[in-house]
Amino acid sequence: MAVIRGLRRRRRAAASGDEPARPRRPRRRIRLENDQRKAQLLALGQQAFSERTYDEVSIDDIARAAGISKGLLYHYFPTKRDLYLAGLRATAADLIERTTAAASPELPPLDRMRAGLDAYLDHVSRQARPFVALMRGGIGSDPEVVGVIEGVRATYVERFLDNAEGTPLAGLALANRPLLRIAVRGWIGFVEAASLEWLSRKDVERTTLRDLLVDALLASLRLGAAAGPAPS
Amino acid sequence: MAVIRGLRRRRRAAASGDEPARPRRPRRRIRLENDQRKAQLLALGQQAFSERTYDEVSIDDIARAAGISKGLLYHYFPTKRDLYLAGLRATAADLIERTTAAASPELPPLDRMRAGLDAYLDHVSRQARPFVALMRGGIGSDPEVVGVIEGVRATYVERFLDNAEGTPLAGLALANRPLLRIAVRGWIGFVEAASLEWLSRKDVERTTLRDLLVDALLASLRLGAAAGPAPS
DNA sequence: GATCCGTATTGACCTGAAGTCAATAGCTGA
DNA sequence: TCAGCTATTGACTTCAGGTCAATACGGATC
Repeated sequence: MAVIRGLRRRRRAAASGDEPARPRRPRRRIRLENDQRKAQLLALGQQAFSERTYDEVSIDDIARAAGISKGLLYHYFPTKRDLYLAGLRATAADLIERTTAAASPELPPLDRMRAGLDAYLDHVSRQARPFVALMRGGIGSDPEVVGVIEGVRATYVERFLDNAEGTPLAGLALANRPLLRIAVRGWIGFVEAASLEWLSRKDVERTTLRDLLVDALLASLRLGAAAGPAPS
Repeated sequence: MAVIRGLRRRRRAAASGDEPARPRRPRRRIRLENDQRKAQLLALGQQAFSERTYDEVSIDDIARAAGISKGLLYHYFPTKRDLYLAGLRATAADLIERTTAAASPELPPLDRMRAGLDAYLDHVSRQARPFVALMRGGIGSDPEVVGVIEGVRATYVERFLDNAEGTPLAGLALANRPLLRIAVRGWIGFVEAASLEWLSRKDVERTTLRDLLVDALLASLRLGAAAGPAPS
């Protein structure tokens, strides 16, 4: 595009002397502190990526929204993916922090689970659009993006395995049993899928869903701890 | 436009006089029947997309692998996404067909579930790489890609709701209960997540995993049908 | 065997967005 | 007032997806 523009301008200037190549007063530059600018761009990126798909958002869009040149954006974030990842990481950290804060260790185990899941569903409700977009594929199979999401999941796997110590399942050497690990990991998938379904309809109370998720976790732990097949 | 084309050609000719503009005998064209060529490209696309990421695969790569020009590829598949989608649809149809064939209606309900899940896990094992890639994000939040995957899930939701009619849960007007729908949808997420975890370690027998999934389905149906919260 | 013709096939080209970099100008401190 | 640091610019490059008028293959016709 820029190449073509250049060509066009030269051609026009040569062919038709009617446009006097106006000196193009450059608009006044506005300098921001390094941190301010970075925070601004991060926020604008988060907003853009939560409203549109990764590749529907162009770097030029964000630069325009910030009132700066594309080159400056690349000064702060070396690639488009980095900008996306920075926003994703911030959101992930926020999610972990909120759920951690809610699930106080002083609560009885079941209440901890409930409180944690309430915080999770709360976050998911408020961030519905970007959450759905992310879970539906986000950016295409990028290793680092997958890494962030898997990191959140792994955090929860550990947390719920630990938390289970206070339940009737305590003392089972939980984390080392392969089947149990699969069951808990499966339950995380259950939570995400159930959340997406819930968001798409909202025809169930949040507390009802939360209780379903708690029950499903208890059932998963039970099934993962017992090795037996289903009764025929 | 014509002007630009002319410019480029002239510039090249003028700049590089060292290359004697070899007459470039065009390689012999090989004509294939319309259907043959399309099938070939589809197969090559499936292979490429199963080995590499969506945007790691370039159209030129596939065209080169087929020994044809890029233009021809676009004659058969209007966009890169279309080629990807065609392969995905074929795989999805294959999965549905295999699981449907395995889960014969003549089997008792629990055996049907087992057989269906066996077929599912079998497919997932053989297609491990592309399956993981797809579930980890595939192509970035493309509506049609999501549509194909959601279509498969919806098929299974209906199937297992139907199949449940033969179990102790029969006669509950299953499909219309929002919470039950969420529970079954959640279970699908459980299956996918558990399958991914299983594929990454393979430290559990397939039959063990299958039985876990069956038990999880039964538990999900039970929880989704009963509205009550967990006992505190 | 010559030639005609539908259509499979080509490759040069366009386009648009990501990413680069040398030059420029706003601010701060002396 | 001026110097210097660095935030900022925008023209440029690169690259992959996508277009299209021209071409040539191969079966049908004589």
